[in-house]
Amino acid sequence: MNQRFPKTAKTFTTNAKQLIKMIPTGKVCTYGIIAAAAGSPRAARQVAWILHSSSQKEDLPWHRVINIKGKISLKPYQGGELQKQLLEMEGIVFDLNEKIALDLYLWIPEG
DNA sequence: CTCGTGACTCCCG
DNA sequence: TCGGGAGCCACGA
Repeated sequence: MNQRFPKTAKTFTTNAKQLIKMIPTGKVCTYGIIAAAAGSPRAARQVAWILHSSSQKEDLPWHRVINIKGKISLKPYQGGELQKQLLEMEGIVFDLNEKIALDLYLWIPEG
């Protein structure tokens, strides 16, 4: 028990889940933003981990979470292709390089 | 508590 | 933007 913050552990996970659920249709968010908004700017990797754990049991829009570069980090055979299709169904357009224009689709919590 | 893991991000070049 | 390397942090066992 060496938490620097009085609000770690479940708080981070809970916040992350809430933030992800708050992402509107047709928008996307990055791991870093979710992590920062959840309370740990450096815990971007955990956001992905949470998605892994929670998306299987909860109805989180995990496909709306991508990396800071606007691309899907998941490998196609791992579900990246599914994610791309889900996003396209919501109206998100991919670049020729399968990249998303964050300028248009990036959504930031709290606003 | 300790250890391994990971859908990240930053820092060069 | 791309790549390789290093750092970070939370969760599960």
